[in-house]
Amino acid sequence: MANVIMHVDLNYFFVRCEELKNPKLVNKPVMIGSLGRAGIVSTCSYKAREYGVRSGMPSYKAKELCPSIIMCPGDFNFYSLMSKEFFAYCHTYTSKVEKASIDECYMDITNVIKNKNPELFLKEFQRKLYKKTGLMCSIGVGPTRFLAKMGSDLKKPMGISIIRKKDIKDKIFPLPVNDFFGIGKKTAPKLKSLGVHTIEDLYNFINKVEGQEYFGSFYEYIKSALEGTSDNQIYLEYPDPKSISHTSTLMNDTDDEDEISRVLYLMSKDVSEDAKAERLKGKTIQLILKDTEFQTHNKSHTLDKASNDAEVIYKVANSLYIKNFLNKTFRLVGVALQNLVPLHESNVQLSLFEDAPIDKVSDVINQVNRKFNRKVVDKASIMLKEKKHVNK
DNA sequence: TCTGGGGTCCTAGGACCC
DNA sequence: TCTGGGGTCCTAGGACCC
Repeated sequence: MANVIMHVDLNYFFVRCEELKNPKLVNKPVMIGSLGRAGIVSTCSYKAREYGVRSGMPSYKAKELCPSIIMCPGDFNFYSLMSKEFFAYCHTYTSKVEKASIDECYMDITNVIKNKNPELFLKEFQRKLYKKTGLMCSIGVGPTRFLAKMGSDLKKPMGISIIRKKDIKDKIFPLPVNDFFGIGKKTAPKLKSLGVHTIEDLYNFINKVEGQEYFGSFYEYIKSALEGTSDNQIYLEYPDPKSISHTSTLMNDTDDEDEISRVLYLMSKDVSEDAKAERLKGKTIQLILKDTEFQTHNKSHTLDKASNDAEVIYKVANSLYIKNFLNKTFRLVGVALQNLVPLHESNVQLSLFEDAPIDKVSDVINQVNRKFNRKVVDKASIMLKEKKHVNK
């Protein structure tokens, strides 16, 4: 028997959490996001959507469209708690639950749904979730992950869509091509200029040589997705991260070397802390910059051996900056650690190469920083800057 | 309209080794 | 001295998703 995959998507999750904290917000235009220079709408309520507010939109634009909109800065500790309740609830049905993000998951309900009326079961799933947690969700069910995911997007809020193989033509083919998971705002216009407007057009396109050449390795995925034969597995193991990064949009665009170096130091510290918390080290350090035209520029350097030390990360990132981008103006700077290896693997190397002292020094700095928070980091970066000037 | 911050995956060229 | 082909790693950039 074919697998039955279910995709559960929590409706306007962050705002719903705010409503649960403060019921007065229900039915009001509410958004999560800040009003800073680079503030954007993270999520918004359905009332706000009536005014044209959308996620990803600059906050000031949301304010223009809906002057009475209520802005919440975001309470991620609370969201994370609610998310845990959601996943705990899903686990009362089956252990085959795959967390896809903070507010969505895939479940294999093949055995759960046996001998049951699917519609009634799914309604019950929604009703009980609402009763227990106050959260609302849309559900998609199908023989593959793709069809389940497409289904949960069809009706919101509290939608239920079952998409069997035979429903693909009726329910998926009429959708605009940009609704296909993996085709975004760059590819969609290109496809439209080739006469590909709907998912049906997409399917016809990839069945021509021209379409296969256009998509390269993505072709196989599109074909299997639209024929209902793509991936139908649930992945229980949470994969190790492939990279750890922190970026920050500056208060103002700047070409000031000291300012950029200072932020690079802070970002390096954040990356280092995250890597240590995950017990990972990385071999490749990447400098991330975004210029005033919104072009991103990356430079990376691979070390002989992995590190998660803030000073090492900072020194590499900063020297990449000095070497390549001095006197250029940027709006965002950041650092990423890539090529990650577990700590225990890099420990083997450590005994071979013996650079323990630098790790010990940074551990001490870390402990101090954890106690005294960011102010100390700022102090450390100032000290570092002074040292740099002396060295010049 | 004018665009955050965290990620993943893919491509493609060049270096280097065998 | 000029030369193949395969494999792997490094690097830069782009597209996409939540």
